Amino acid sequence: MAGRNESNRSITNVAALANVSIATVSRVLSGKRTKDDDIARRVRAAAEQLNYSVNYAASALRSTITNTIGLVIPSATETFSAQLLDEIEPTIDVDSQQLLLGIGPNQAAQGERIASLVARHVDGLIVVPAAGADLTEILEQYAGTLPIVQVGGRQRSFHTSMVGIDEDAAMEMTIGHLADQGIESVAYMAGKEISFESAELFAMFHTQVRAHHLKTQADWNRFGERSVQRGFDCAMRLFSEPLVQPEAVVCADDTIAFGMMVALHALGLRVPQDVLIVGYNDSPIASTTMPTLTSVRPPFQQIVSEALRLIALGPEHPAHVSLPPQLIVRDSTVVAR
Amino acid sequence: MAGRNESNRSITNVAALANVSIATVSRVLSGKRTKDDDIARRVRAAAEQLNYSVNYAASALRSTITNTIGLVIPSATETFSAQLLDEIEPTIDVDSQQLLLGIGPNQAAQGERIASLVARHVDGLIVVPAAGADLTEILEQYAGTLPIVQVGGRQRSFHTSMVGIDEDAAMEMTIGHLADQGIESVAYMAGKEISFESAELFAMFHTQVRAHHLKTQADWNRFGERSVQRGFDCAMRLFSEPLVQPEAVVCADDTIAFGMMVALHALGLRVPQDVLIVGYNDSPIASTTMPTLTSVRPPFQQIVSEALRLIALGPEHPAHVSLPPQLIVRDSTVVAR
DNA sequence: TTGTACGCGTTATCAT
DNA sequence: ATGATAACGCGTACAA
Repeated sequence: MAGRNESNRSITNVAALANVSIATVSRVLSGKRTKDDDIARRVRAAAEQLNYSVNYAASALRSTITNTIGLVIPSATETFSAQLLDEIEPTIDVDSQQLLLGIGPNQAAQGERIASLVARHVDGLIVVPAAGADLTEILEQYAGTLPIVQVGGRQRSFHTSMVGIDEDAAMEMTIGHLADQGIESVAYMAGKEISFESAELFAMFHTQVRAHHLKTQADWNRFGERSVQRGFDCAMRLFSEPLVQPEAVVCADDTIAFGMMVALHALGLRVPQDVLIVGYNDSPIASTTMPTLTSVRPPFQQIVSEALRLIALGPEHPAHVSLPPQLIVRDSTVVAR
Repeated sequence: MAGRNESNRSITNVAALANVSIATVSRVLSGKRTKDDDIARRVRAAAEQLNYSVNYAASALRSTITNTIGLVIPSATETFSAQLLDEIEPTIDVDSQQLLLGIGPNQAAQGERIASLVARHVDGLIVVPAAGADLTEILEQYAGTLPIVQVGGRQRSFHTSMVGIDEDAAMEMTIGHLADQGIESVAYMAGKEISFESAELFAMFHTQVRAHHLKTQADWNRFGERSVQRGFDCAMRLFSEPLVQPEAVVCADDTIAFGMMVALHALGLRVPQDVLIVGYNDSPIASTTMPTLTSVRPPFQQIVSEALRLIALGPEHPAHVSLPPQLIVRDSTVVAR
């Protein structure tokens, strides 16, 4: 009671209490000592008794391992990043690592965050690029120093790792599922034209439509932004006049799909009896629309475990991984027979 | 080229290049030296030339200031936490501080995250308690060691700071706005009954209803969960039979409001012509519903700056702050005249 | 005001 | 396998 109240908290005290050297304590607690003999138990008991936990600053200073993972996302209100966050944090934490978060809505801001995190000597860096951001140059700058994993996006560097979604598989599942429902024509609401990703997906859509002997029309399928308003407007354009109309619509985002459903409802068309709708991202709204929305769910869990595996591998062995998503079938594509 | 490639990165090299001692470099770069003479400029130039940045581990080890803020939230997919994240990260970053994120969906998980962050010696801790979690005991354990700010929630400890929303003001603005629109009766869809918060809000609702000479009925107002389904069900119950119906409904969450709007649309009732709807949280869906939803917006910016201010004050002076929210008026409560 | 020298708590190295 | 000791990079008390 007379002494300081925090002086317990050093490895020296644990060593003294366990009657071993500080080196042994360090080795036991960091798992660099295989045996589980009396000494090991004594050390662990002493550590627990003193409520000791390593000083990460000191540890990092000596070993250059900080037990931190850096994550850079464009925004937490974007559902993909939010779901990734919820998946990644508990996974990291069991390893007694910690998550250092950077948020940057555009290329410049993301570059700053990346630089900050690198300066912090994070053990690995996971980056979800903002829409339209090209981080290749920035990332390559650090690629030799620490393992970097880019999640999604398009730019590919052979010096950084990349974990993406197998969009080919996604499109195949989606169109295949619609064909199974007996529809014969389908439209596609693509993302923004400037993005190379959108163009690639657009091509995949047509490939799959042909493969399943479905019909589509050039004037049905447009590029545009991922918003409710856009979906609403497109549905109004497509379905308000008595032209030839698609029996199903695939959307590049759940928000677009949601907007379409609102418009269809207003027009007196029923989902899925009159039109089938598929979304993308399996955001929280997908299960709350009425009817509930069939959507492509990114494989968050696999993305996270792959990213962490690649980081554990170190910066010397960058790899590019494509993971198949899951099609969550809900009411918007299932017609009762 | 023959030497190591990272040996630039120490204060010693900067000192050598600027022809001063490491102590001077330290003082200049940490701002503990007021003058801006030739020496200061030489040091800064040298630091920039070598692309030097302090080693936070070494700095933390020496000074016990880690330049990190810990944040614990229940989930990133919850809109309140997500919006808080988007607001807090850029604010922290300008101070060259970093955000250490912990996610815990319940009391036990949050306790673990808090302990981890404290072990990391974060300079301050901001906690958004999970629904129903009582973190008082856990937080008080560390309250003497570091500044802690609880955001929202109910438990109050005089050893930790607290930043909350002035719900009284929120309810006053909401009911006042509805009264201004000329309505005479209003219903309230409260949160879960077990939460003391919900009960308090329920009471405030009645106080404000009386203050504005409006009518309400006991069987209109129910406690329940914050979900789309709940809103849908309640609207069906309230409006499908030809009973006396409220002219406006105040909801404890945007999701409830959204569910109600879907149900009202299905019943052929128009918002706002037949029923006025107000939500809470100003989540992203509020601006995408049709019509757009009037909603109470938590003062994220003030919450963040208050929390950081209280952290800067240190653990000795805990304070409890209540901040007035903003009523974002949209189409769901504005009747054209 | 500036420089010297020590110590923060840990891990790595080198004997034993 | 274990113990003694150096070294990691920085901030600051102290001397100049």
